[in-house]
Amino acid sequence: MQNDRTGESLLFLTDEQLRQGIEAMFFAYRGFTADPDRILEKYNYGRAHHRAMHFINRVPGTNVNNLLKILGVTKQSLNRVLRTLIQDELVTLKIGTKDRRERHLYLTDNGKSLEKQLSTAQSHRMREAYRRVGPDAVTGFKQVLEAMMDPKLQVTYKKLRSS
Amino acid sequence: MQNDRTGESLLFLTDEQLRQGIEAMFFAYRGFTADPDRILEKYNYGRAHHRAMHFINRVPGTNVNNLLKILGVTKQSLNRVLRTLIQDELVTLKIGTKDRRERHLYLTDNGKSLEKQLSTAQSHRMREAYRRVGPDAVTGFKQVLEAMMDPKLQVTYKKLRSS
DNA sequence: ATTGGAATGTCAACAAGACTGACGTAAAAT
DNA sequence: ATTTTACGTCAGTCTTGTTGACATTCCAAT
Repeated sequence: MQNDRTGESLLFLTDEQLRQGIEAMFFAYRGFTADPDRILEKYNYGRAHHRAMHFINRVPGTNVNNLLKILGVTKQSLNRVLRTLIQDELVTLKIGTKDRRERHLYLTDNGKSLEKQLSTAQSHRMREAYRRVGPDAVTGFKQVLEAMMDPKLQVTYKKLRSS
Repeated sequence: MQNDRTGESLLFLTDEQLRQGIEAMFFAYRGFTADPDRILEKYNYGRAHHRAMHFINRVPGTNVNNLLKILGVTKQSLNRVLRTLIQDELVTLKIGTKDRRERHLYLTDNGKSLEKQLSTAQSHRMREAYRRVGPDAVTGFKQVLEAMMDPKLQVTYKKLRSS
């Protein structure tokens, strides 16, 4: 084996390295969702509710189509979730003034409160992880994740950052 | 705001930083599973089948209990998946010689072939991501993921590394 | 040798959350 | 006036998870 950059690069991209990354993603995602899941269970909600609330909080007044693009599910699937959230008064609809076909979505005070609970729990674990590994590792973490996204989602992700 | 280490540390752990990490995980996981999902669809399998095959390949001869711990599902849920994989001759059982209650699991040649297809597709995306961001970012990526795991899963993850 | 418990399998029932397909309504755009 | 868009909804299906109950096998301890 050569001891130049090519050699290092090949060594760096071994199957073992890749497989470790795959398994790390799998196990970490379990941890990532574990804390919110426990809270959601108490309210008889699921991850789908959490995701919807997260992005309605993130983009207040978003319409349904935009939310569908972010979440990557069908309107029927989202609609089921939204219906319960609206019934339970965690989310409100406002009919668009400019385009009256559009429904703009907002969290109610109750919705904001639950969303805060969920994001606090999820952030807490991430904060601890960040704290343990330091800023440079966090930068790398985000770079790899961003590079793994589908191009369209990468655009969506960046738009959220700058909004 | 103070301009000392405490200040930097606080700035580093802003809600914005944490939320970006959360959203990056969400979007990246979609990319992470997208390619294998497309392949699985052709064979009428799902992610559960992929995960089972991945770890049977990773730990050949594992018994069911061990696999359950790794996957974090109920035996009934795993059993349904294993049954179809065994019927389709992608996985074989061997009854333990030392403890004849235990079923040791192995991929057949067909199983190995499909697993290879799936892991190749999944690795390809990760390889591209790694290549784009470089070795240091990859180190940070794994560090953060490992720090986010539940302690028990972290142990499991490390055991897999050294086996 | 019998008994308790562990490992495994299996049946039934259920729920969340994804999907497709079809249809309806309202409103904007052409 | 017609077409397209945005949204909702009904119906049915699939995967993957859950609980609970029960049977079998078999090791290990009394």
